[in-house]
Amino acid sequence: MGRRKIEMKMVKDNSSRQVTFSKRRTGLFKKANELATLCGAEVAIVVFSPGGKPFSFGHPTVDSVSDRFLNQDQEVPNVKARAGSSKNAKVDRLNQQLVDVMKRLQAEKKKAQSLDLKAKKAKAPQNCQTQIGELSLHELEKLKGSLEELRENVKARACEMEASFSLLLLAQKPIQEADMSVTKKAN
Amino acid sequence: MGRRKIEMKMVKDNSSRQVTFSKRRTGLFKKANELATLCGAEVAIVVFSPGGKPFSFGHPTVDSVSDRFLNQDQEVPNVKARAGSSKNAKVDRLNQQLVDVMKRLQAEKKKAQSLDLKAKKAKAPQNCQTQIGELSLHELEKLKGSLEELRENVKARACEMEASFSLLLLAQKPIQEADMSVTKKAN
DNA sequence: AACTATTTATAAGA
DNA sequence: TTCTTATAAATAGTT
Repeated sequence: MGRRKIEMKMVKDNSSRQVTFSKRRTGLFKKANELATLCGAEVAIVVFSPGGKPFSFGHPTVDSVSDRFLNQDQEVPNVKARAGSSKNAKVDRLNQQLVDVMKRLQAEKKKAQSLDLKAKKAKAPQNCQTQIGELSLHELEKLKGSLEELRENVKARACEMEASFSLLLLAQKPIQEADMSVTKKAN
Repeated sequence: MGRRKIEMKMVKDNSSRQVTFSKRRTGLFKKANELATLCGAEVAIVVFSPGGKPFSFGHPTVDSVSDRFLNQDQEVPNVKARAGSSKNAKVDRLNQQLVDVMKRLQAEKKKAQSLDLKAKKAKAPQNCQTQIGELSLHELEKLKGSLEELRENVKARACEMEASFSLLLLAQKPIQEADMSVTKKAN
């Protein structure tokens, strides 16, 4: 679209390929923004340049859109488990598995929380005598940041999974309802 | 772009908003495809229409691109832990936490595996009473499928997290090396 | 779904 | 990289 029509093949010259990428990435993101604005649509784009650098566009946010996308097939399965005191072994088994996993997830969540507490209390471990003297303060800070990020990640995923399972359990209310104090979340 | 210039505001009329969405989504995906083809870039797009329906474009695949994107900030933190013999309490603490979480994740993984085993062993075909609790066979299959999907999801996420932690531990080899038989994975 | 008058995007060049 | 400009492409309004 310009001075000449170009073939839809990989641009050979490395330099002009980079130029083309920049221009077209800008154009793509602009179009995406217009689509979101005009239509009230949610849009997420992730692009890696030929050089491997990541670029992204999101409306409202890459994360929110991709979460919505990733979770869509985990949404309530349209299985209507009617009441009745059926003794279906299969269902019982499946249901028991669900409850088990649910409990494990909740336990996982609590552990994550207590990890946080421990960190704040600054309890010193005894067993591993590390040999790291040469870490600069700056490097330490970075390491700490990484750990915290990872810990948050674990917690966040536990939450996500918990939400999914909550929905699933909800869909089967008649089968299992007791003894799980699960806080329902808006999706 | 067309008969008239339009304001960059949400299109009010519901019907024409849907039309605009369709046209522009097509255009956006075409542009994305051209970007990928011309520049050898990786592109992933997810869009939700105003009506909430999901559409996606990916080159090579939405999943591959989003995985690459999501994992990028979990890559090896550039902390070079050099040998030394100081006892740094902070590092000890952080390191211990890492080991703890690592162990928990491995335990989680084993549990997931044993869950799988149980499921396979438990294929006991009890008398298939056609009206078991009013759940149709079809509905049962769906429920089973959902459960398996969710279980896979849990395992996959455990794997992901484990990989991240492996990398982090690797980056700190001098800190901790003993007693964790962690299989390294290609990323 | 097709048609076009226009507006936009952009390839090439500076 | 940023700008300019000739031309290709996308698309708003229409049928």
